Amino acid sequence: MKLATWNVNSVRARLPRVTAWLESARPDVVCLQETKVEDADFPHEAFTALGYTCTVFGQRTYNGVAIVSRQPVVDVTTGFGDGDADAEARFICATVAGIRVASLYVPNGKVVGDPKFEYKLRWLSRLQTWLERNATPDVELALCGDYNIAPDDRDVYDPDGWRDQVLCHPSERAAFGRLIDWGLQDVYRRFHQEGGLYSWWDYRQLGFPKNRGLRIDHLLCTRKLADRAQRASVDREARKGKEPSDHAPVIVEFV
DNA sequence: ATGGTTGCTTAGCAA
Repeated sequence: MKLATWNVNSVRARLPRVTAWLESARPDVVCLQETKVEDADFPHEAFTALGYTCTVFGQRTYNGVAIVSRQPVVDVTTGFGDGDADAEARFICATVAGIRVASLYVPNGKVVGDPKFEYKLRWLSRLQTWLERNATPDVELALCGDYNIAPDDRDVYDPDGWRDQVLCHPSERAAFGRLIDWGLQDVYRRFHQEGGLYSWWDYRQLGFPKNRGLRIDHLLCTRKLADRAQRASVDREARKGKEPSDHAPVIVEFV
């Protein structure tokens, strides 16, 4: 069971890259973020042609998440269902092969102190509440997505330059820590303790060639599921070449 | 040095 997460930065602009990657990597499930398309316009045909079905929660221009799967998907929910009037499409959850899988796109936050940063912290708090109300640590659950959080300094190419900045601020790292404390495991980190391993590189100033990146895309799994993990990787090849996303896929393989 | 790159939508925002 090969499970991946990938912020594609527009599924329509990235479609040739995404389909080529599905053909070469052949994951069972991929959680996509920043699809940037309304559900009615999602390019389902390109995926069905490869044997995948897409379960989508999108919106025009911004955000948008999807679960792309080779196996049937059931029990789909979108948003947190917490009564908040939030209209941003950032969370979808479904069951695939007996595993509860979520694709999530945490707000970027823009800059510490900005209202968007407060929204990010609120959103993370709502995610925590969703988790406490809708799951227990003894089920097989994977929260996959672009967290827009580098959990610690090993996940940052220039920790001092990023100190207390958005994506690295102690308040968002604490929110990430609460997910871990609840009973989720950062499975990629379990397999790779060293620094310098990233999932996102800025398009600007040769970020990727210089490996000036951050590890902000994560698959957080309950212990019961994490115990089945065999390996984890970042597919840096998908960040190379013509018109890439600024993120690379992160992959975990389970028995 | 307050830049730089990309996508969506078409000049400005978000990342």
